[in-house]
Formats: sequence, C-alpha cells, structure tokens
Amino acid sequence: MGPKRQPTLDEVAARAGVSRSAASRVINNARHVSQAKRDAVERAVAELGFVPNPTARALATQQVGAVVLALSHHDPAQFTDPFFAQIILGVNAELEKTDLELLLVLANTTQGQARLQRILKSRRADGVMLMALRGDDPLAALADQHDVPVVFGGRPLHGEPRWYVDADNRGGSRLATEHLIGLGRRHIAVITGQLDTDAGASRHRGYLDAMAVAGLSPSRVEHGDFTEPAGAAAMTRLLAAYPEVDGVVAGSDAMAAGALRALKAHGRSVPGDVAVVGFDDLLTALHTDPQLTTVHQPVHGLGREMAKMLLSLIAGEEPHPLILPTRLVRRASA
Amino acid sequence: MGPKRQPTLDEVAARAGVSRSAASRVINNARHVSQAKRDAVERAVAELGFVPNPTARALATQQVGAVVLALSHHDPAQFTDPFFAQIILGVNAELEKTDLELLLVLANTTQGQARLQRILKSRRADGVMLMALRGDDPLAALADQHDVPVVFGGRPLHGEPRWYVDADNRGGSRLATEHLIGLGRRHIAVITGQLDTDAGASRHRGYLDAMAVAGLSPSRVEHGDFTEPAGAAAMTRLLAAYPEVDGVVAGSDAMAAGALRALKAHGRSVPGDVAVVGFDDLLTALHTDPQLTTVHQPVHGLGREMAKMLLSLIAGEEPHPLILPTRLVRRASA
DNA sequence: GTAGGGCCCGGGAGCGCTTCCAATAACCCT
DNA sequence: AGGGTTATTGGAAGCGCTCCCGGGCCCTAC
Repeated sequence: MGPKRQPTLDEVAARAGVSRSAASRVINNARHVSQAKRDAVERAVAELGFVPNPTARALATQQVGAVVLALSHHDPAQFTDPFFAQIILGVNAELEKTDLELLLVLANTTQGQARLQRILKSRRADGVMLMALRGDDPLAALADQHDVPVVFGGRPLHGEPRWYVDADNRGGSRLATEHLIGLGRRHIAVITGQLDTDAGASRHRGYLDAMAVAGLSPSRVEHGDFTEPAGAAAMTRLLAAYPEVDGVVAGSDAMAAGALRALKAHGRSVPGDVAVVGFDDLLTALHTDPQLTTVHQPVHGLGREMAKMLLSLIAGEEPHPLILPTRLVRRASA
Repeated sequence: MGPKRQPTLDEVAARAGVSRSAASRVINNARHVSQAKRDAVERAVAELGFVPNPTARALATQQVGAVVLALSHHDPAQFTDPFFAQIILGVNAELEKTDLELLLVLANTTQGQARLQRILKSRRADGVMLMALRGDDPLAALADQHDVPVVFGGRPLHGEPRWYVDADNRGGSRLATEHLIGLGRRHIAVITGQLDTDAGASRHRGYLDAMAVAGLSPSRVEHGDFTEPAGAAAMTRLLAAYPEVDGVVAGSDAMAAGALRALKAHGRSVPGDVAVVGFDDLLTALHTDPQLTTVHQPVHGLGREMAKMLLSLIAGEEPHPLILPTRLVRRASA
C-alpha cells in the first residue's frame, strides 16, 4: 500500500488560489471561468494528482455513475456458457466509452434477487440491464417498482417490457428448420430449451412455423435446458422413440453439441444419417465434429445494444425496443 | 417506473419521534438506544420502507461497500473460457455473505487499465481482486501504489505479491506428466500456454520436472495460448515435427480438446496412439471424446479464496498467501 | 451618462448519512 | 446517602462535492 489520503477539491482550490466553486467548474469544464484560473486549477490538479471523489460527487448530483448487469440463470453450469461471457463483453465494450462502472449481480439465488432489489431501492445504480429471465421470474416486475431505468435482455415470458433487446429467435429457428426441409429431410425433431423461457418457447415456435408451412407433422419434441448434457440425453431419448429421425433442430449450440455426441455414441453419422443444426453460433460451434451448422445470433451485439439502450434512457431519451436479426450459418452438420 | 423519492433517515427519525442520531444507531444496531426507541424506529423503517442511501453512508464512513474483480485476459476469446465464469461464481458466492457489491472491470485494454487505476485512486472500491496477469502486466505494480488492499489470483511472472491465491500449477503438471510416464509413454510432448504467464510457465516447469526425474528427454514443446484452436494448431505442428509422439500434456483443457480434434483429423487414436492429459478440469473436459484425463484445479475455490482473503484484509487482518492443491482426474484420454 | 446585460467569481447551502461530544438520566456499591 | 459509573440522548460537525445566488465588472446601446 502506498500514499496517504487523496487531495480534496479544497486543497486544489487553495493551491490554485481560487474558490472551491471555481475549481469545481473547471473540473467539470463548465463555463464562467477565466482562462487564467482555469490554467491555475489545471496545474494544481496535475501537481496534486487530484481525482474527484466519486462518492461525494454521487451524493451531490444524485447520480451514482454505475449500472448493474443482472444475470438470472438457472444454475451455475448455465452461467458457464460462453453466451454470458459474450454478453458481458458486449456490455463492457459500450460502457468503456463512458465513465460508468459495471456492477455485476448474479440474481439466480433468492439472495441475489434480494440484493438486486436493495440496489434498486437504495439507488445504488443509475440503471439496470436484466438478462435471461426464467418465465416466472419475480424480477420481471422490477421495472415498474423503482425509479430506475431497466432494460431487458430477452423478453420475459409474459408481458412485454417497455424496453428490451432481443434476438429474432422465432425467425431464426424457422430458418434452421426450413434449411433441413430444403435438404430433403422429412423426419425432423426438435430439442428445445426450457419452454418457460421466451427464447426456448420462441425457438420452438419457429420450428413449428416451418413445419406447418411445409405441411410436415412436427414429428417429435424433446425438452432440454440449453446445456450439453441435456442435449445428449434428449438425443438419446429421441433415437429410442423415433429411430427414423433424419434431422434435428436444437435450441442451442450446446445442446446440438450434446446431440452430436449422442449420435456418435449410437453410431449415426452426421450429417449423413441425421442432420443437426444449432442455435447461437458461439465459438464452440466451430469446435464440434463436424462443425455445426447453426443460427447466428449477435450475442455480443445484444450486450452492446442493451448497454446503448440503457445509456440513452439514462440520458433521458426514449429508445425503442430492439429485435436483432438472426441468420443461418451453414457448416458441416447440416 | 414507480414511486418517487426514497425516504431519508430524517423522515424516519421524525416519524419515530427520535433524533436522527438515535435512528442511525438503531439502523446500524449500535448500542446506547433504549428498547422503546429501537422499536419505534424499526416500526417507522418498516412503514416507510426505508433503505439507507449507500452513497451517503459511504461518504460518511469512507467505506464504499464494493470491491472490484479485475480480469486481465489477453483477448476476448480467452474471456469466453468457462474458467473466468467459475472464478466469478466463486467470488460471488463469498461476496453474497456480505453486503459488498461486485464491480467487474475488464482490464485487458488500455482503457480498462486506466479505469482500474482511476477506481483505485478515487477509492471507488474497498479492495481489488486481480486475476490472470500477463507477465509484463503494468497492473502488477498496482498493489503498492494505492491505499487499497489488492489480492492477486495467480501470481504475476515477476515478484511475489504480498497477497495472492494460486493453484499448484507446477505440482499438478508434474502429476500429469508422471501419469503418462507411468502408462509407459516415452515420447511425451507438451503444449504450453503463454510462457509469459506464471500459470503457463509453471505448468511447463512441472512437465520438465517429471521428465527430468524419469530421465527422459523433454522431447518436444509447442506453444499455445490456452485456447482450443491454439491446441489444435500446436498438435498439428507436433505431429509433423515429431510423429512418434505417444503422449501429450496440455496446459489447459481447451488446448487438450483442440489437440484431440487435431489427432482425430490426422487419424490417430486416443489414447491408443497418443494419450493426452489436460489441465483445469472444467465441465468441457467431460464433453470431449474421449473424456479428458486432466489435472483438477479448484477454480471455483480459487475465486472464493480470493474473495475471502480480500474480505479479511478489509477487516484489517493479515492473511497469508494461499496455494490450492491440484490433483489428477483419470478419465478416458490417458 | 446611465440603464441594462453578459461574464466571472466566491459564499454558502445542501446531498443523506455517521459519529463525536457534552449533557442528562439511571444505576451500582459501600 | 453520596460519589462514581454506565446508559441514553440530541445537537452539531463533518465526509467531499455541486450548484444556486447575489455581487462585482466591463461593455454596449440608447
């Protein structure tokens, strides 16, 4: 540990021979300061190594200078998904342009949710980004209860929040399914994520859309939870219950990877016997064998747009909800 | 958005018919308050839904109520590694017991580093956990420059910080290598992480230790950067330069997974032709084919211990550096 | 020549909380 | 009963910053 106390604005003012108000003005480069004083203050700041105390500033301005990113995942294993890392990266990228700090809240436990509530009530942050709600999430009501802007990442299952950023899950999943159909597959099954999740439900719906349009019966559905093991388990069940399956659309890359693993274990070739397509297009989609054909969603962009939207809300603007496009990325698995 | 201003302590005091000092005392459940007043205040708090303003409190007590976790990774892809997620999870688990908030700082860019500096200078946090330094990291000197406790996760390459938590990288890697030797392998190569990283260098050294003890020549070394693609590339180079290779110790699970992929692409069987062992024992080690024999390091525990150490520093104690044990987990790849 | 109007400037009142302190009140012991 | 503790209590002084305001000053326009 090093030096002692940081200098205060008063000390800067004293050294520069001006009033504290004047010093404050040059710090915030406001008007009504002569060039002479401005220089004097700036010199003093440099000499003293002054950095304004954010706490004091926050108290005076009623602006904290921090926003929270709250992640509400189901369980630790899920948090481990690179998806969240990408979101964080995206949010951070946007925040780096400002001087807002990022408060991370893992709101999956009751503990965490209480913490988030407390943060909002006590105005410990200027805004909140809320990601990945479970369907029944009590957090969903949060936006209305406090005088703090809240941006949702993905939509809660019920009710449409005032501000959110989402990916076109339904459209993307439809694209994926249509691709399999175009490949001549006729026994196409789906492995869903949690259906009490908007992403899970919407992707499932996209699959149904495409099947209906093609006049195919939505052959078979197995449920997972977006994770690799769940994908493998679902695929195994699928193989047993519906051996003629020749196409699988999975609700996430991780589940698709699991499906690939199960298929290999059962001696089915991909895409020869069964074509599979994932959803997300995370880096891991490149590391499977064969490489995954998947629906790309701009995860990093999702994070960025959430941050942007929150920033504009904080600035007092009135942004519109945003749905980011998804697109099919053709690789080897389908 | 909902209700207006939060009530202040003065309003609580007024409603309870006591002085602000008294109210403050019961909020912080300090002594010297009669039971009667205590009850009155508590009732008022409940009725008004009062939550103390952390900013004001911070200003008065000179304690921010937040700590930062700074991650200094090389590039975005690296941050995506579940390793970091586990660290965050561990840190969070420990922090949940307190009412400290978690500030996340991605300190890989110059931007991020400057931000971290600013946070320290302006005392925007009560402590810092600093993770994953590159060897030359300017952040390493941070601990001495500010009057804020700093705990390192992993050691910087040069100099030993006063407080750190690390895993027994060298010992673990030695274990891994010895395992291959015990299996009868004699042409054992190593795929290292960045050597300008303590983890990278130490794991390399552990390999050299074991080889030396066994009287084997450290046949071949290829360098990677801890990521999957780097592992695949290194393995490919290895195969070309050293075709008789029959064992590989990789500096991370991700690189081991990459190696597996490359081996398969070149038609080598695992562990038949080549046995490979990873390092980390993240969930992904279970999802490779074959499942990865690897060195387990308690990543979640690493996060927890960092947080614990920081907490105890903040409490004014004098904790000791900590090196967490690693152990070999035998699975299918070796 | 003087009434405005702009620009500078410093004083001072907060922001919402903690905490020191001096003043009272309650209690103990011999 | 009296001296000495020990508990309460509210007043008031900050913590370090922002920002409103009123007072000077100088310049322009009539």
